[in-house]
Amino acid sequence: MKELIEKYKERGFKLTPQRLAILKFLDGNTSHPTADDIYRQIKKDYPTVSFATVYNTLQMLQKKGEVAEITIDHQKKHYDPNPKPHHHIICISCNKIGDVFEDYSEALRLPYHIEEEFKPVGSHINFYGICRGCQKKHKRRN
Amino acid sequence: MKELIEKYKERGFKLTPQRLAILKFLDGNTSHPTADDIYRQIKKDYPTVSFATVYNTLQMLQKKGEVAEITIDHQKKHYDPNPKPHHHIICISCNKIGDVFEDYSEALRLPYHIEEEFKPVGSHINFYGICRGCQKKHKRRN
DNA sequence: ATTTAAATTAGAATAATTCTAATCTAGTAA
DNA sequence: TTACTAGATTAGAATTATTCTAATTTAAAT
Ligand SMILES: [Mn+2]
Ligand SMILES: [Mn+2]
Ligand SMILES: [Zn+2]
Ligand SMILES: [Zn+2]
Repeated sequence: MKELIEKYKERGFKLTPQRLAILKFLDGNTSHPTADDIYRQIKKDYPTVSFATVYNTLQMLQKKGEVAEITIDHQKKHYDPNPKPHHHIICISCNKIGDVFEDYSEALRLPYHIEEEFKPVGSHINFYGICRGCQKKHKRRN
Repeated sequence: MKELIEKYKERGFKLTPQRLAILKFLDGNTSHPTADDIYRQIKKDYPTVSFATVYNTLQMLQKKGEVAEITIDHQKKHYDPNPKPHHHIICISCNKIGDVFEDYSEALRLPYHIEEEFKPVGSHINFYGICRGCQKKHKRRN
């Protein structure tokens, strides 16, 4: 967090209250918020904040590698404030997202004919499942 | 293909020329078209076809498990006419999509604390890479 | 205090997808 | 063949996420 602020200043970016609020919200946040989630949170303290600011800040942070977009929902983008490579598990019922910090890279060898066509640079796994809460809900219905 | 048409009729769905054209376009298609790709193709033969028809048909086919949505592009949905479970590799430069028919499920064991929270039902891997064409382009630039 | 490049803002623009309500038609049965 | 009708198609409007724009404000350097 502090380092992030320092990095900011070093690189000649202005540290505005809105940005600071966004940084604070994201720092250590293990949820996977959408732009709208962030917007609504920041709006509590800065009622005039605009979506443009949220999107601009997210784009900057993305370029700096501090947050990552995750590709799980076609409706809206989700952002991951944890830039360390990891995977995700999504509840197919309520869309709850969990982190999976497990390195599968050794096991994910590509078939030879694919490696001829693509030079691999990384991978990301989406696990699907049903979360505790939703399992209970389903049981109750029966 | 024929089976698909039969299945259609059996289930009491009408087989319209537009739907048939969409089915034909998708049959054996190893690309991963968007609704717009399909729309433009069908429009060649049926100039009055509407987006609603394309989306409706895709939704039906999805419900029947004949096509799958793939989650790789936040801009637009891509559809996969091959419903057999498989993974994908995406060129980070031109977004070309390739199929990866390799079963990694044995290797993808989830950590215990995740299995406590989620009952797993499946997984999908996005590999990222740089395709032949894009590798060449990059070299040329240097 | 002044300056100014960068950031913020409200609101417009864009683009993918879904919805709506009127019209049409595939398939059935007289 | 003809008539019927549930379901399909259509044009265009609505919705929604994201990006763009141009005017205004501000952080931070001087
Ligand atoms: Mn995560
Ligand atoms: Mn595929
Ligand atoms: Zn759930
Ligand atoms: Zn490429």
